[in-house]
Amino acid sequence: MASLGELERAVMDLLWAGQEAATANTLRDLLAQSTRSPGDTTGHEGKDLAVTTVLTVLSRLERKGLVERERGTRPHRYQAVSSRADHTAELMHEVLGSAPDREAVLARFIGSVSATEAETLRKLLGHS
Amino acid sequence: MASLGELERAVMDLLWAGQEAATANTLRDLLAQSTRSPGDTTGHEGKDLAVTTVLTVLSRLERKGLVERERGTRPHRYQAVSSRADHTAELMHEVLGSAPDREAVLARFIGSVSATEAETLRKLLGHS
DNA sequence: AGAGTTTTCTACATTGCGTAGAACTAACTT
DNA sequence: AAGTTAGTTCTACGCAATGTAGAAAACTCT
Repeated sequence: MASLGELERAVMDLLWAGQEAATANTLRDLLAQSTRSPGDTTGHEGKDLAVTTVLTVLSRLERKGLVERERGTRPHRYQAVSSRADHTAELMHEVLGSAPDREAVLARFIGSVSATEAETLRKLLGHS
Repeated sequence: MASLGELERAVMDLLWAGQEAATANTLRDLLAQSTRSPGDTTGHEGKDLAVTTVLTVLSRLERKGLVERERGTRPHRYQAVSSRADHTAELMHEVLGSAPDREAVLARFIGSVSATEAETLRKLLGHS
């Protein structure tokens, strides 16, 4: 269970970007902006979604376990359950685990990693 | 563009497992077996799919670029375009690339890798 | 040409996602 | 406390992907 739709993804990106828990309305506004070109006074081009739409998406994300909400406060506040890095790493593990020959997969994976990333990995793994 | 359905996945697994290019009928039979419990003479439980179903799935996989077919021979023969390891590694890269903070992702990823795998990775990366 | 085999076309059900109105609920005002 | 307002849940629709397969077309063999 992994893939996100376009809008779901956009919402998660916002939640991951801001550290504070956000309300549906805030997110709705941010979504409107993020799609609008910089200096676009003309009006739209920015996805002006209905708040209910954002709420629906948030509910689905909650069901998927990606988002958590504070039900106490009235405008519920939503936040990502785990950081984007954590979530992405988890996904990578999921993908890796989907193959029986993990070693082979890792070999290919490393094979096509950039030099910079290889360096990062070496550091992370510590000296051999 | 990545995710596969359950059946699509099952077919790919078969293609990846066998090195020979297979025909739709062969795959149909293999699919029937793979779902049947070992020693199940009772009859079904094994997905007895219509060949057309398998063909449809194969076409879709071909459209997705995962499968290649020899059109020359009459029962067309199908095979995976790339090995499972290659494909999986590619997917991992795709996932990794979906985040702006790749370094951070790699850090988390490495953090939750098994000792054995860490060792494999060190070897693959060579000494620093 | 006819029969059998294989492939393509067409189609339908189900599910996930984008999208939002309608209805319900909690909060704010006076 | 009743009315108004803001926020949340329900219900629903359209579209695309997927599982599934019959009908029709194309190919092969004799």
